[in-house]
Amino acid sequence: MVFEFDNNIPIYIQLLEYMKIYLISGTFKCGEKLPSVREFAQTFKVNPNTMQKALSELENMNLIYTERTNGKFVTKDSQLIEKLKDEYAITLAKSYFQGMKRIGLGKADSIRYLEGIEE
Amino acid sequence: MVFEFDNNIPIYIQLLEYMKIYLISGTFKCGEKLPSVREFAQTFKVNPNTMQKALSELENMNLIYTERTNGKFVTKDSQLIEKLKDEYAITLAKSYFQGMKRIGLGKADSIRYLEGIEE
DNA sequence: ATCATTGTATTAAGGTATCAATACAATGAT
DNA sequence: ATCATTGTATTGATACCTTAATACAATGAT
Repeated sequence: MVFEFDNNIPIYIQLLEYMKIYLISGTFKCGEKLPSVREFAQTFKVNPNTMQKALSELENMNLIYTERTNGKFVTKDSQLIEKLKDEYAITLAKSYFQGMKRIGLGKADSIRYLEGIEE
Repeated sequence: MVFEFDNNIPIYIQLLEYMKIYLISGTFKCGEKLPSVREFAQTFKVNPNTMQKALSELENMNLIYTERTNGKFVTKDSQLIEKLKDEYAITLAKSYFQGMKRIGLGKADSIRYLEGIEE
């Protein structure tokens, strides 16, 4: 698997996004042990410090927690994950509407426009 | 008018986006003279150098052109602007689909989801 | 001729992101 | 006891973004 990063956005922010999607999509499930910081860093081909920064942010949001010397785990709070998923979808939808509005398209037009776009 | 910038993305990139939308929405029309670099900088409350950087990028894309000592102007090529608008909308749509796909939603579901979201 | 305005260039400073290279503490396995 | 693995912290180097403060050249208006 090859991960691509946008040079205009800090890598740790983009790692955070990748991790959120892992949690939302259930790649790592509630309570499950995560790969180590070093392992993640290898997977994403980034420096361990950068990976750690992303994981720290994730922990600040209570989405994961740490057992020192043992590893990091996904939160056991499934509602938190569910909430994350909802927010993610809503943010996507709103930013789509907002973007289209900027060029003069309202909700109905914006939805209709999607029909003609391949997924 | 207050402009907001996301600290995680270079300001000149965000200025570029604002400018593109101005061109797409017709705030500044084909061939029209633009405000000066310094004036734009004041409007956006950024340093003239940063503003200039954004405008240079815009010029690299042939969306604007410069008459030295006179000012900068929107390209007279209306097809370029039209193309910009198309690309902008397509990018928005695709990134919406892509985002939803990441959490397991296909095209039909993604479109249906939008119905319940306020614009 | 003089002046304001235009785009453009330069230098210095500060902040942040990133990576590299280490180091340390705590735990479990051997 | 020893070792590997875990998270965590530190230091240094490099690069980029941003701002500030100037400066210069060319044009049009006065």
